Amino acid sequence: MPAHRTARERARAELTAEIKDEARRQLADKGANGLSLRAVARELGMVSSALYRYFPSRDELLTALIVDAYNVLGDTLDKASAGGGSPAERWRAAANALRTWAHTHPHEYALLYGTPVPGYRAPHDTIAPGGRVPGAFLRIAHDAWHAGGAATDDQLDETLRGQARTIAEALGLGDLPDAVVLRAVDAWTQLFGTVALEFTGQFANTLDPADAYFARAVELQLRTAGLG
Amino acid sequence: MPAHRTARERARAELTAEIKDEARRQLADKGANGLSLRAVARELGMVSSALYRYFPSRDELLTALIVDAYNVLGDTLDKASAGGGSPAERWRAAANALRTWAHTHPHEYALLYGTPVPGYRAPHDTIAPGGRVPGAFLRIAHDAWHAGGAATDDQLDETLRGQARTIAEALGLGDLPDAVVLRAVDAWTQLFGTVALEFTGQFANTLDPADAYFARAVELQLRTAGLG
DNA sequence: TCTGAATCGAGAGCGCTGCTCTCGTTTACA
DNA sequence: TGTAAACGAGAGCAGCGCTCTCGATTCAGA
Repeated sequence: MPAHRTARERARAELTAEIKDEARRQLADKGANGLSLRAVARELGMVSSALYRYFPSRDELLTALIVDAYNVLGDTLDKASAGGGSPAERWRAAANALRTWAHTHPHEYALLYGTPVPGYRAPHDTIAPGGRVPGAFLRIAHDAWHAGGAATDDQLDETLRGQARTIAEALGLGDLPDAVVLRAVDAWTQLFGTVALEFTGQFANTLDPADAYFARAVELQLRTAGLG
Repeated sequence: MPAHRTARERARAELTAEIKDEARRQLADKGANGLSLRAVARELGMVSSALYRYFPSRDELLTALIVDAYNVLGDTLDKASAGGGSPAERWRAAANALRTWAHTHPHEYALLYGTPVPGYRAPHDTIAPGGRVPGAFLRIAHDAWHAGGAATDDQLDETLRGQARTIAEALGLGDLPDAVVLRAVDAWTQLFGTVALEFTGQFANTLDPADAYFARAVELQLRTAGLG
């Protein structure tokens, strides 16, 4: 945050932050569907139309919240996986952190990974911060490969190779072999699937509570990613 | 559908179906968020309050649509996996059918597997039809085990064993060993994770288009489920 | 230091929503 | 045939996102 030249700029930055804070509070409380611009304005003691000086629409406010949430989740995973230990330990820690975050921030999680409403979501601003989440896991795989570099010789289609390169380079892990990237992605999809299924209630009456199954799933991810 | 005794009952059943049809049309068009009771009523040439004689609330209408969508998807998967061929071939067919359905029915898919809004979703009526989807895949694993019964001796926690039993029995596959059930569930979570990530746009700029990666993921599922 | 332009908050208003309540009519059943 | 239940129409309530206008404040250049 740079120092703001004029009082007006400072006030604007502060109010923008306050709006987001209040919106985040209501999001956590009522969910994205229950987030109302008028209610936010009311709580801040202003009139609803004034809010449009700061966010041009409800969707733009939500997009800002999405970006923030991705970053908070990204920080959480970075911190969880930064602790020492083997790559396997770090993956376990990050995976559990993801699941815990989803449980403690259900509405935020739903905002990030729930109803996509094709066409709406994925304004460009969200793609980069959204990539931090799988990125945290790929980075663990990267460190593991650097340390113990197991040889891999998967047969890979050209399309996949190219996509693996794109992923690795976007994360600054350009030296990671395609096969290792893809195996880590495989493990990430497993992790995501487990969390998403539990979270959307698909485990109700069967795998619920899912602690035991989640632990099992994480071990499978480790084998998939070659961290076992 | 039993024959209806009175004209009123017949009319009620017909109108209920017409409401659901129109609602389904709007859902497919505008998404769950854009589904409006008033618009449905308008399209049907009735006044909005009359609609409440048939569905007590918007959520109840959505729940009815959810149940229907689960059943349609369940039928689709059953049909896809009913074709002959090896278990592996059937799993591939069903997995592709799931992905295709998600692409051709994005709003329905989002309704089933998108934002859960903790507390709202999972009214009891949706649990059973929702189970048909993983059920279709577990059934393939069941048939494969019956045919070629590979021995499995995974070490399993008591909780997991119990949950595996619950799952198997709910699907009428009580003879399936716990380890086989859980491996099939593992594969299902992988499949679900892949579809969900692609669908929520998390593959944007990386694995998009995801056809090649999806094919790879399905092969991994086969190995996980022991159908390889 | 003064002035024109940009920025701001307040307020009224539009069209939409889910939902409730009342009222006159139609249908079903005893 | 009469009573009760079921029904559709209509008015209305409170809320929503968003737009537009208007007077006040603040900023920047002459």
